[in-house]
Amino acid sequence: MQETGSSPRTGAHTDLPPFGHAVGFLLAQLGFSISRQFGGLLAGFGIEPRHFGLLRLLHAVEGLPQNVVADRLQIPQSTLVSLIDHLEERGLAERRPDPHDRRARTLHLTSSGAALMADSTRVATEFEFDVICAGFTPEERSDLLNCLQRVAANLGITQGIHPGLHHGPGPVPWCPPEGAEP
Amino acid sequence: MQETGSSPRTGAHTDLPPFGHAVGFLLAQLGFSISRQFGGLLAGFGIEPRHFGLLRLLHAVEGLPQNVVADRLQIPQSTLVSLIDHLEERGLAERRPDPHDRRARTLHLTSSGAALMADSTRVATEFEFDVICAGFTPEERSDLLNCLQRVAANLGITQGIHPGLHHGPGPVPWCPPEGAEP
DNA sequence: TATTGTTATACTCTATAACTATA
DNA sequence: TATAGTTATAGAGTATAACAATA
Repeated sequence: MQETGSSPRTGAHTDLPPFGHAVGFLLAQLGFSISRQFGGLLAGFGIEPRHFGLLRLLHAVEGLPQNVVADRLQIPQSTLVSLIDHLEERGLAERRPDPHDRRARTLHLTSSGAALMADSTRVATEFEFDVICAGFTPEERSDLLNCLQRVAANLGITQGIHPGLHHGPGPVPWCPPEGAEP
Repeated sequence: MQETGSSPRTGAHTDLPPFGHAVGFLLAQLGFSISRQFGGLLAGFGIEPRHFGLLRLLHAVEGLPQNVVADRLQIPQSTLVSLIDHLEERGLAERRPDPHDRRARTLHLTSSGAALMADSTRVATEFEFDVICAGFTPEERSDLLNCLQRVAANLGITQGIHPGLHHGPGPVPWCPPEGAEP
């Protein structure tokens, strides 16, 4: 199975740049993988991560008008509309008229929505401890958490703001798979 | 600052679920932020992360036909075509006829492409050490790297495979920004 | 008949801008 | 006049399927 002449060099996995050993590269890789896998878990609940983000906000603070919610999620109002439509169709959230402003509509979790939040939060917690941090002692996990928070500070991440996540089938890779074949 | 009646509860930032303290959440957040910022760095070179991934593969192993490259990147061949077109227009890569198979075309880095890889790799390394890992001792960084590799193993990430990355303007958030306002 | 690379096409998601109803 | 929510529209990006050349 050896080629001659102008055949491609083999052994790509050996001479790729040091990215595989870089914190930044690993973080990008892990972040995307986690988002994807978490999305897979949410699929069992009939929602996607973006809906989860909205539900989570509604769970935390109910009764906000849509424009405020859109502001907090840092998405355009028009995008929010379709998210709410989705949740409302599934009976997880609902719009109510704002008693103070007849233009506005406030957002609320239904009891189904609250139940879903409880269930999905449990699943997420299991994912955290049983998968992501499997084999970590509490101290190790705590140390890791600390390091990640330092990195977050280095990157200028305020608190819990982060932009987005995988939705569709899957975009183009950053880096060629190295471990695919011998 | 207390409301009555049907007004929204305030203090969202205090009663959001424990995700802000979760490794998984932080990793997702960091991964996305890093991808974005790295994308910003690449913009200075006139390419996007997906092109970087392709260039990186070509840099590692030159002369592969397109179908093999598409396989390695785990993208459809049709998607690869537009990526190559982009690189070829910029003189960073080129297609050559495959001497063994007249259907196939092999992919190669140009000297400009090689130069760009050298430059962008340097920038990426600076990003790694001066930003992401700023304030870390070599030991701390090494420990972090170890932890992240353990997490990667937990998630079933073989070696360097990871699916994708942010392209466009920006998708919908996972989680409502918590630190936005008091 | 199968395969390589390309093109054509449909689909998804996002964002901007028009539109309505209130304020 | 400005604002809340909605709808319409356009744009970017991906994936599937048809296609031409070659194996």
